Amino acid sequence: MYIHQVAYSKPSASQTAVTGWAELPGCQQSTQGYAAGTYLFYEGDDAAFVHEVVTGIVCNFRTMSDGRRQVVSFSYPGDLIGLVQGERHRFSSQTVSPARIRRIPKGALLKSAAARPEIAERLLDFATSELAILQERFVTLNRKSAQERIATFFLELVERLGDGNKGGSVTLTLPMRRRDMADYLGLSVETVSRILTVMKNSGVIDLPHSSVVVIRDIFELEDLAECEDEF
Amino acid sequence: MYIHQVAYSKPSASQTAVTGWAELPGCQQSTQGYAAGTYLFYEGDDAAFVHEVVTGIVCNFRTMSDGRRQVVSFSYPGDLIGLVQGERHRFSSQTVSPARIRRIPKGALLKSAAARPEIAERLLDFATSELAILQERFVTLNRKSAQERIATFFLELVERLGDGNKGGSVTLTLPMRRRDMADYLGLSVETVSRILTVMKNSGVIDLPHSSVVVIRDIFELEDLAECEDEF
DNA sequence: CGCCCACTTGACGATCATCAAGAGTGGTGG
DNA sequence: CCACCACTCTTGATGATCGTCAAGTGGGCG
Repeated sequence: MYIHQVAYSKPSASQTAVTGWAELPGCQQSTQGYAAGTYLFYEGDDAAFVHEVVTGIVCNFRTMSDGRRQVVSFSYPGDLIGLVQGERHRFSSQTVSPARIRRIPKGALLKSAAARPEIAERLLDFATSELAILQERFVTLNRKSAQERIATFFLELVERLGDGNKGGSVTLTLPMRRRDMADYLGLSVETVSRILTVMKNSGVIDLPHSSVVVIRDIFELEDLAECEDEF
Repeated sequence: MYIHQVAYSKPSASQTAVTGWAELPGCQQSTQGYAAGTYLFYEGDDAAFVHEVVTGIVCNFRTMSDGRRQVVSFSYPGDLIGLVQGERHRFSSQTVSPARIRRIPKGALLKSAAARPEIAERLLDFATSELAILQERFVTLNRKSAQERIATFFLELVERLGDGNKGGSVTLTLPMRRRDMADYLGLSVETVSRILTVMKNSGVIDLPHSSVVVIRDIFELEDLAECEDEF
């Protein structure tokens, strides 16, 4: 029930203007640093603040009663987390790397939106973009094979973390652990590991380190991801 | 990339006030009737109108290049479809039953929002609720077994179509075909059919007709759906 | 240096998709 | 009114994918 930007490329392209909520009245101008693994809030917590990621990566997830966990999204610098409609957060939010976070009082944000149409429009744009991203992700993950999911995920990461080097090989430093990836993609940790080995053996990627992925041929990766090319 | 209400109970409870966009300037006061199977728009179409479902059920889906189809949501009376951020629809929308639809010019809707904060707030509320519903659905479908998905889906339908009869047995008339259900739940048609037979044989439901489901014990169905009870 | 934790690899089984055929349903026309 | 046809739904058999359990391997940090 919160709003945040997820790792996905095309629909989020129009959101580069989303950063800069800091000038809003009542907003902390300073940011706060967190160690990796810190919870920003738990499912059920009072949703008094919207969080803006300044640096680092945040993992937003829901844990089921039987222990199954679903990562709904990762949030990257510039993303907002926790703009929920109700009183309480419906998901937990935890940093996966050291992060700097700006906390924006939700009440002040909504008051600004009521007073200034351009703020309201910006929030609505953000929400509809979020929706598009989630819908896209839905299509992606509900029908794709394990390999297609992982290929899609790497393309997302390239969009969000990439150094702009689009041709030839791209080096990705994975900020999250296998468990987070697996829970994001709806797979088991073992399957993620296995698929990575398969992709390495087939020459699509290289794994000089468990947290470093070298994409040898990004076009081949796009083929593996399927149906990402139709935009 | 459009906004609509999906079949889900808890987060959408606060949205009963969503109907009544008809009084907006520029909005057609009249509705238009469509036969079952009519496309409201196709993926890639210009998103000039937001559609409000007055009666009937609408299926919103995306088709992949290789034919795999993912139903993102079903829209029920009172739901909005197609409030997208960009210029074009990202999904196709098709009636699954005879329907009456009100078409609202998107430009007029956004202009109203800019002029009247309460309209903007309503739209934002709608969008964030939509987000919550999709996130919830995400958690639900990415980790659940076939039977859990179908049980969850029936509970959604009871919420949206139910006659308020919550105790004992409930009779559902399924407005969509097996293929739509399967594509919504990420299953094959055959699996849906098989699971229905299993649930019938175990006494949870009865199937007097292929499109009529009698839920014998809704609490047992809730047990089958899992992890819906934690709210 | 050694422990701990994440990651990898292997073996096996369960779930579900696919292919194929048969049964039920609705609609149309003779 | 019945018969035919097209379509949906059901059921069966088989296999592939992926999860689970279990045992290793390797890197990071004290």
